[in-house]
Amino acid sequence: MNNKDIFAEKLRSSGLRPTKQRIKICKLLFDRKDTFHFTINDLNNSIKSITTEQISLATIYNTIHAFKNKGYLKEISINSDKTYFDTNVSNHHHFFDENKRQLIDLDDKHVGKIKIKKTLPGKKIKSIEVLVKVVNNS
Amino acid sequence: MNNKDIFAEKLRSSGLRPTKQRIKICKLLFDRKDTFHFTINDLNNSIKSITTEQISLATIYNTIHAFKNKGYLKEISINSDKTYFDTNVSNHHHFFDENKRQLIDLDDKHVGKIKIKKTLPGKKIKSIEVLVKVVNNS
DNA sequence: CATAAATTTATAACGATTCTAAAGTAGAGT
DNA sequence: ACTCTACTTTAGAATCGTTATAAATTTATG
Ligand SMILES: [Mn+2]
Ligand SMILES: [Mn+2]
Ligand SMILES: [Zn+2]
Ligand SMILES: [Zn+2]
Repeated sequence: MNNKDIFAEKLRSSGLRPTKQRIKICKLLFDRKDTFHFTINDLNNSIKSITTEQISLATIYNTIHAFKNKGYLKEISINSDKTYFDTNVSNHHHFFDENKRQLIDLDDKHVGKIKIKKTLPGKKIKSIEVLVKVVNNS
Repeated sequence: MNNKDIFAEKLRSSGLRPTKQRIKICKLLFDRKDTFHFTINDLNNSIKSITTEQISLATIYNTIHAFKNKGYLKEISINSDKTYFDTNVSNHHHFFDENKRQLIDLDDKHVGKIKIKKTLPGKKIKSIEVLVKVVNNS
């Protein structure tokens, strides 16, 4: 079974029809060794650079939101002009390089155990994210 | 010396002319016991509710950016449609209530000491922020 | 093939933020 | 107090990432 069929199967089993647009985006996002961070604009540029048959921007947004809702992508909380997504959906943290405007993974094991010693009545914790902003040394 | 003069003096000593718009915003932001979080829209509404002589939206943006650059306000890193500001400029962390879309302070002492065990060559740490997303219990 | 539901698409709309350029104001010097 | 200049305010336009719309196309199913 080739990649196309694997992705098609995965999409189908998630209740998403395996269109050629979605499979192309799957290949770009998930058919690689390492996870990575991207913006919609990054992705749009990647698509344009590898193919002649382009995908409409609306479809890119639709697809990324669908993948995020299915848990295949994570949206990173960073106050920026653009939204960042992450193909690494495990619990982990980030450096944000303010010069390159780029996210870098910070594994759970690189961050001391975080214990929140305060509770909010009627609320439960959904996630705990650490963002370490870095800038050039000089 | 009344509040107006105190704020005027503070503005002047920061290299900002104490205009009536800036002093009005100072009173709203800093003339209170507790620090708080707000968006530009929140602030605009507050201004409209306490006074008849309104301040143009452009001036509100200008002023908030000036105050932030002078270190009187902090911008909170949260991926939202709007930018959140904080009159608490000390090192601290946040809960973000996803139902109310509201920030709540999380004191340094309520978060276990954070030790980042990874370094990036040529980069230095500018800030470490913990964001704890919470939702309603039910 | 027939049909219904899902998807894609181009384009419009939206909304937060920034830009522009003209009018107004504050502080320094005279 | 008058002048000058730099700073500030302002309304409105522009920008730009994102979302909504509605028509055309594609997919899944019988
Ligand atoms: Mn920002
Ligand atoms: Mn968002
Ligand atoms: Zn990551
Ligand atoms: Zn705070």
